[in-house]
Amino acid sequence: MENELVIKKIEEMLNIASDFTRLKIMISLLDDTKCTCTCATCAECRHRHCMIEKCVGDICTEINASQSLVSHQLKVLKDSNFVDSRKEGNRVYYFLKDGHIKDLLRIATDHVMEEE
Amino acid sequence: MENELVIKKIEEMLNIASDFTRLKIMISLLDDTKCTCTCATCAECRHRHCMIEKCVGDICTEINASQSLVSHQLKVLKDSNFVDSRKEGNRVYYFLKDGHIKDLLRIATDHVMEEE
DNA sequence: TGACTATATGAACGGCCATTCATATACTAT
DNA sequence: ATAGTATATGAATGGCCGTTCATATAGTCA
Repeated sequence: MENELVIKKIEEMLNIASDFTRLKIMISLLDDTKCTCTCATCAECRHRHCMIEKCVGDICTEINASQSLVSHQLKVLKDSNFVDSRKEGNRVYYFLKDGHIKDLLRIATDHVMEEE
Repeated sequence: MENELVIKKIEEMLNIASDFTRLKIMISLLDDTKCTCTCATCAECRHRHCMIEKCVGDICTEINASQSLVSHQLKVLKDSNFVDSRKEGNRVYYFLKDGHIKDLLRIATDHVMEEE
């Protein structure tokens, strides 16, 4: 990929990540519980077994935001491949889509914690 | 630190990072050359010996942006602790301030490269 | 079918901020 | 001192986007 294009894509990615509401949503979908299973499936699992899924309503409650706002931002996150969703009856369950987001959040957290 | 505050600070950090001009500046200050020295100083060095410093004019040329724009954005980056500077005569040399930015950029790059 | 719940979506508004232009400051050299 | 070079900064503006309000869609249950 060309250099400028890579930077452009990084910009887009970080733009999506750098919003208070979206951060709260993603962090609410983040499970820091470590998976200790050593089977091949777990090792390969794209979600690394640290994924949590939550329906829209629960996310609204947890981050204390309106249903409309959460739905809008979930769409943004989904369009940008940060999350994916699964439908079950009335409800739609969302979950983080890959490990990079977790790494990103971890590094960002390290950074802000380090400055006293 | 309280949870909401941490998220707020992550938001601020990512907001700074998620701009095309600022990304180009930071990446121009990034040196991927690995330091192979094993001395104690190198091991401890906050900059990890992968730091490059460049004066404002050179950054302008390299990223093809106006002096005013680069100066403005360098100030933003400095106020946010992403970079620091050193004065030498007429010139002011800027450099990345810590390793988290490099990690952040690396992860973001991995993420955008992976999607096809 | 109709009432209810869960989620999605379109339109509109307001605020933030990246960029530019003009100018100021600071240092160098003659 | 004066001219020239390097960098910083203030003001102004135009565009983007986060949020809200209103409403639509989709599924459940009786």
